[in-house]
Amino acid sequence: MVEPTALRFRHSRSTPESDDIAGTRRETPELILDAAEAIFADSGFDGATTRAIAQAANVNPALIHYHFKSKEQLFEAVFARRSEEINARRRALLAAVMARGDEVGLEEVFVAFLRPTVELGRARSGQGRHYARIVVHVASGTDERSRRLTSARYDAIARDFIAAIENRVPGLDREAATRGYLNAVAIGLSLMAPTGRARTLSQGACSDDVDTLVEDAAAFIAAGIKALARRSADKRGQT
Amino acid sequence: MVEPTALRFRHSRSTPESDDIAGTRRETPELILDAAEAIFADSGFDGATTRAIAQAANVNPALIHYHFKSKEQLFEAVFARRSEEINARRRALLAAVMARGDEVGLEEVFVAFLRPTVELGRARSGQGRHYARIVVHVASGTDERSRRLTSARYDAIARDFIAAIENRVPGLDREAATRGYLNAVAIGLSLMAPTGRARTLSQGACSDDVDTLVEDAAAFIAAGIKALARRSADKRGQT
DNA sequence: GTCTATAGTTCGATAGAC
DNA sequence: GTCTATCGAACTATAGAC
Repeated sequence: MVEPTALRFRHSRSTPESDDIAGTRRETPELILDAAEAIFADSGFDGATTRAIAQAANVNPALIHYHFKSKEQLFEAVFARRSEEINARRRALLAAVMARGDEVGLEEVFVAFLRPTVELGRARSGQGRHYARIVVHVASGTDERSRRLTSARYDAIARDFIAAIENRVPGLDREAATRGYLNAVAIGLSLMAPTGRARTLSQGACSDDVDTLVEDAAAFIAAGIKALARRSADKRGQT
Repeated sequence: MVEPTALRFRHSRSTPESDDIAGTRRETPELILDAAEAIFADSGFDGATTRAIAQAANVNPALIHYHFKSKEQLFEAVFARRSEEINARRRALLAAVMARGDEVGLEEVFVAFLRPTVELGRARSGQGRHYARIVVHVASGTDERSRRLTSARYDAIARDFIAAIENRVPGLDREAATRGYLNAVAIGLSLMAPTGRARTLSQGACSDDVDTLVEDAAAFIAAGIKALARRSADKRGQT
């Protein structure tokens, strides 16, 4: 028993326009994307429901299917929107680093790689913060959807960064560069999602400052890759 | 429309005993745990259904609730069984490394940490291989269940390894040791789940050999931690 | 574009016979 | 300990009025 002719949704006449931001009413697809991003982040694809998303967006449940056809395609739209944003920032930062030539080291390459994601994931507020938990899920998943989305959105940027690594460490073989890159991805992902583990294990000794996180991680990864370079050089020397 | 009095389950008279292994009939709870491990790995907690698990176990659906009370408690049992096995192996390997005193380096600590999980995740066959994908999910999740299970099963071993790291790198501060450990976890997780990404990005140049994976990763991590040690020493020197 | 109403499944869980 | 039968609740998706 629902109260008759209840006007619960945003375009109903005379409802308070809580979706206005600075006088700009946002469009329904965008409202749905934002709500979906938060709900998918909290619950995962299977745990999330289109009903919960519609409720969070303050939108009629049927509009999700009108605008996005299916839950599956909604998820893909959520994933695509933010990953393109991140990779655009990464590309710009990487280009700036590479333009400066040999004066900057390998560390700076990983700062360019990590900063956009860590900033997004560690933001105090804002929509992007939710995406961090989604990408952690997708990037480490082995199901068909995860593999497809990861490949579609991150293969190109991966090749760019692997090339940059090889450029900064002359003679590095393809295997070491790839492994180094994948280790950077793994560390980056672990910094994005606030599992609270650093705080628990260090009893509060771990910094949450984005600059410190990024620079320490970049130094860690750069040193690791140089160790891989030495190992494969040694291996070649033995034969 | 089900065929009348179909004898579809394992304890029905005169069914072929395909669950016998070397003449030992395995118990129902164990059959359920094994099936659940595979299904949860493929589909995640929310994507898995108790019906699918029962079918894979060749067991009546009601028995899941009889033996494990709920889907939730079944998942926890699956997680606990294998994590205890892994951590027992890690503890034994770590003790052997530490007993050898200063003659072995930091790398060996991470070989002890990584080998049990990478071997499990990369096994050609066997049950354990499924657990790898489950732990990747749980360790990177931010939901209440993931945090609780990770803390319950991995806090103790984490403290042991952080202590070992501090033992091998004199003067290393707590923050660097914790970050180094968490980076080792991140890299270890990325090696456990076969996302196929190394093969894709390196066009087949990446080895799948467990020894190579473990030793390269251990060298990478050890070098990264030494870089963190230098950084915090520099920072202290500045003040 | 938005909404109501609902079809058509599928889910976790349990009662009660054996 | 095993099985049948089923409950009640939730789900995605759509048809059709406005």
